[in-house]
Amino acid sequence: MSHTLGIRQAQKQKTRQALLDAALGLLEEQSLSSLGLREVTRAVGVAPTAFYRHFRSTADLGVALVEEALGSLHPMIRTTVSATGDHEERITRAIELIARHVDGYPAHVRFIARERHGGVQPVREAIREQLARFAQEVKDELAKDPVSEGWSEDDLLMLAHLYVDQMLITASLFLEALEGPEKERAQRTRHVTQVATRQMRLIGLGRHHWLD
Amino acid sequence: MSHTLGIRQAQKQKTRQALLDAALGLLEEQSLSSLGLREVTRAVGVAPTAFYRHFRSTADLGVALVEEALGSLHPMIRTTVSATGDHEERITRAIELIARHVDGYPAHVRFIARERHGGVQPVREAIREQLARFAQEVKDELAKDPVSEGWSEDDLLMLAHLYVDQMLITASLFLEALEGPEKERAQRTRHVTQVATRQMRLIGLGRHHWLD
DNA sequence: AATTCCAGAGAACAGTTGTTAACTGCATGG
DNA sequence: CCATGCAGTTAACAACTGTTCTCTGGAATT
Repeated sequence: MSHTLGIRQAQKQKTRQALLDAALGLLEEQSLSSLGLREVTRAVGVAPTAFYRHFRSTADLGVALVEEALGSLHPMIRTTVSATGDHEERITRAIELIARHVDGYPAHVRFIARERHGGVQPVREAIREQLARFAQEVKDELAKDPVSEGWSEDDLLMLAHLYVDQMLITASLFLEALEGPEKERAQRTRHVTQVATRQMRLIGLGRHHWLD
Repeated sequence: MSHTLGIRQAQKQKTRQALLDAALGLLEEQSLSSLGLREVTRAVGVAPTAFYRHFRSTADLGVALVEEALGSLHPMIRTTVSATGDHEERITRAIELIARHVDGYPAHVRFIARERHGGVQPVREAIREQLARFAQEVKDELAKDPVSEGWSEDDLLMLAHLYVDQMLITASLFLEALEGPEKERAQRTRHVTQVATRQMRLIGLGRHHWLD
């Protein structure tokens, strides 16, 4: 499928990735709408004009970052939500997955949380689309569960959205714990895990009694 | 309590409010971290240096905006969550309140949603504090409900946070409906109302079966 | 081997930014 | 009534921004 691309293309991809990485780093302390193109190129060590070879604008770069942050997450979501094991186990597994992801890609998580309602319309739109895809996929997995028998499509989707939003909130709380002083980190992480678990448990309860 | 303040102080408050209003307007299309002080003063029609008479920086102004947007909301929250009437009624009432508030103060709602995870630390902190107060207040009201008998303090607070986050999500969805093309507005608003109602209903179900 | 292509460099542009200093005029308090 | 205080003005600063045009060196194509 993928043929080795020439030296030329390879180098281009490398600079492009360097721009994305530098931008992601700079975005830890500001929003995309205040990110300057010169700022990014300076951090990479290339001329400002080189930016245009890869992106039309910083908004365009932001859209690419959305793809990088969320694009590869779909299979992970599917397998996690897919019904294997006890109910309680599934909740534990999902929350641990979130914690692990935040730990591994904190800058990506922050970027999504920040720009979901941020000041750059195309980026908001890109995030909205990805999250809608997530919700659709969660819905598909929920539908396979015997518990969902008798549920309308609409109700499955509303539950899926509830789950997706809950995941994002939890991720953002883990991030806050991660960024706080190291002394409190372990305790705060444990606290977030505990609260999120119980919230999921409560939603699960509501789910089981939905058709009463 | 409040004595009429002199012409001097009155005029100062007036420009201060003008700065806040102008900033809120400008923040509809960008994030606080990219808001320039000159931009704000220009919009008001006052010299850039006048800004310093009121705020140390735009971040400082942001904190003031948080107070303006959320400070006066506490009594409203309390009376809405307070247990009067049927369960279903309460949900309808709460969601209608949110819809009405978004309709009346869209810019404030957008500002909070945007800056909650935005790029300006003091503002994030200010929002976090206000939302924690909301959660505490919701918890206090929940505790009064007979349904909460036998609940631990921790569980009440985790449910309160779930409600608060849910309110914010719903508010932000109403806002999106409001900003979309006018043709779809009514339908999207109805759809948001319906989904949010059912999500609240599901959470309420989980709440009732929590102690099983 | 000769030619084309193109990622990145370099220089220059008009316009913007936050912050400083010294000022002016008017409401205020003695 | 006169002296003080202070909200807002004016002017100037160095630093920064996005965008344009021109150029260069080496990979890609023929």
